Amino acid sequence: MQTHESAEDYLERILMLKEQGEEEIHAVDLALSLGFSKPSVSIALKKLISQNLVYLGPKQDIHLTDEGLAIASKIFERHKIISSLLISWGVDKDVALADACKIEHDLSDETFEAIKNHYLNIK
Amino acid sequence: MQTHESAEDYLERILMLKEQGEEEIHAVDLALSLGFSKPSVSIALKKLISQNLVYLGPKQDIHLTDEGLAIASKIFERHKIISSLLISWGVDKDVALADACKIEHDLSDETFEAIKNHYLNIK
DNA sequence: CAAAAAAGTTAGTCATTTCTAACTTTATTA
DNA sequence: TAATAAAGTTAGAAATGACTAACTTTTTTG
Repeated sequence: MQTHESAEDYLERILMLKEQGEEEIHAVDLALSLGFSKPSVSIALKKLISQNLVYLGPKQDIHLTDEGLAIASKIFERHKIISSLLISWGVDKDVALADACKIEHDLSDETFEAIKNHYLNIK
Repeated sequence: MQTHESAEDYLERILMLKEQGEEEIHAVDLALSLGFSKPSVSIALKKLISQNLVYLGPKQDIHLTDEGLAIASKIFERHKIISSLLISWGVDKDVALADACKIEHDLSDETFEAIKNHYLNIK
């Protein structure tokens, strides 16, 4: 399945919140964290659920399916490596994080692997 | 003025065709080169003209204004440097060019300058 | 010059992704 | 438990940027 940039952002953010130790993630948490309105999140979640990337628990708590987690992990890894590389080149942390957020969706696997190898070598 | 990704692609492509030695660039050349339909190009050009980024000569030949050229040059420079860096890391040329096309629009000036400095250092 | 080909435009459509306003449902708490 | 607050949904709109079908205009060419 082909996911769009927006879907990847939602999935990645769910994973980020989970790794930050949030017990239960609700739509309103995503809205706050992403800076989107509640209706936008509500509609996006409905789509993610229909695509089998996300499911809701008994308290409307948001969870990633295996497939959703695979996508979220891939994008989050890109996020971390790209931002780290930029920071190592002297880019301001906030700028690096913002730029990583944008380009992490666009890279081919081949290019990301090259970036990752380069980063692991210099590290 | 804030240009969108799509506008930057059109402007960059006009400059590319010009640098490839095209005598006169017409809407149909852009459509072919970008893989878009004629109506899409027609509408996009109308918008670029209204934004003073492009103007038409007496034969409907497309030209960049100073402002359009400034944007096109900036994006084209990013294109060339990003793709060169990726190629130097072993990414396939076609893949590198395609990925550069996507991320060249998204980077902050600060991040691009860091990438450029890195590339010029290793070169 | 007239027919045919090429170039360009108009009109209407679609997908994506966001928004606000107003509503319903669920949870908290006094 | 009843009132209030929080969470979530529905409905309708907007911007961006692509498309096809059908049309007009311009250019080429026999």
